[in-house]
Amino acid sequence: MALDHALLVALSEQPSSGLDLTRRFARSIGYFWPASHQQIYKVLGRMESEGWLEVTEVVQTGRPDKKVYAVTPAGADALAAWLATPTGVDAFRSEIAVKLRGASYGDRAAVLATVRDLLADHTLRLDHYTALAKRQFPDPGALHEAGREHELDQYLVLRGGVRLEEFWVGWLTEYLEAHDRD
Amino acid sequence: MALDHALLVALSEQPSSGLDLTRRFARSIGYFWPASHQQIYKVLGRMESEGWLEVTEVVQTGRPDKKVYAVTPAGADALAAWLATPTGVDAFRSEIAVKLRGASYGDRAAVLATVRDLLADHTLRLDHYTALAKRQFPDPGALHEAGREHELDQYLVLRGGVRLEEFWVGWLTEYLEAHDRD
DNA sequence: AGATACATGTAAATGGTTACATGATTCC
DNA sequence: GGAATCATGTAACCATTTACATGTATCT
Repeated sequence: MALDHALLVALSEQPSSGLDLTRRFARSIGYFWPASHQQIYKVLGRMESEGWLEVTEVVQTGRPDKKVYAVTPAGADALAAWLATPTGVDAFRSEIAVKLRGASYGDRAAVLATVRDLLADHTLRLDHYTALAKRQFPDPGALHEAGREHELDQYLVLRGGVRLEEFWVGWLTEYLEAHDRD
Repeated sequence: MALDHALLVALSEQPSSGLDLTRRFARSIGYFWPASHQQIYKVLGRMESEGWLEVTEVVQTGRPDKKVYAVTPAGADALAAWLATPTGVDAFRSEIAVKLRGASYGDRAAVLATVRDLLADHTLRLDHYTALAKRQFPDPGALHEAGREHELDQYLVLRGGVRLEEFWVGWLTEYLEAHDRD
């Protein structure tokens, strides 16, 4: 897949310009598929030339004009086809895991300091996502009503974000407790 | 970083040929930094020409000869320098997360089937890593003795693997329960 | 005039995946 | 002779990162 289908999902929710998309993406799907604006513009261009997107030049007053991208029927077909193909287990690449494993071959205090910083980061993120979930979805049980499937999906992906941060906070805490005891 | 430093950690533990390394890596550090044999051979060649590794041709009887790679002092320095540099939060890329978020734009039943397959996979992995931890580290408390830091690190990274699989099993289960109720 | 936000890109380099390739040796 | 395991790669492609580039409009 790569970025293409992630952008199709975002643009299916809401047609956008490159910059709008970059921003919205960073706060939603981009949490599970990070992308820079450079990369997003490139993929938008490619998808347009493939006929998956159509562009509308929007003239603005008080700011530069922009191009708004929307998913075409061909783009919707491509997205649906991709959603129907099975996916294997996601690869997971973690630089800090390699450092934890290799700490004996360098300055352990430096690795511990990095872990402390990361734990602070992830704790902040966890708080942030927990608050966001409570604000955006105060009554998750109600999302099971007919017609609210897409909201339910958004909620469940946010739950994944919360769970992922819980994983990090839990693991890094366990690491620090084990090593600070020495 | 990339693969380079992950291989330096693995070769610091034990000098190896490309094939040995590929296999050992897949069952340890490669869990947090996957790599194919093609990629590993390429990086080994690069690191050798940079002076981070030295090669010994080992003549074998009954099987083809092999090249055994070991970390040089320059390689050890490079590893130590990398361990001392701070690392930001690891990027996380998940194809299934994008599919969960986009399920409304395709065949939801197909996405649910994929999730069920993944849940089975991750459940197996969780069992596997839990059993491995129990077998390799029957008494984790004893790893706090002096001189066992590297074993403690290995244990704690394995704990990360267990926790990551728990994350997946927990999240995918929550997803299925939320959607199967409909 | 300078800082900031909006808006869209290009180019080069790095890293990783996929497909293909080759040869030795052992076991059946 | 054919399959399996050991052993080491090359080449082409694709995706991502990093550095650089340009111009508009608003606000102070």
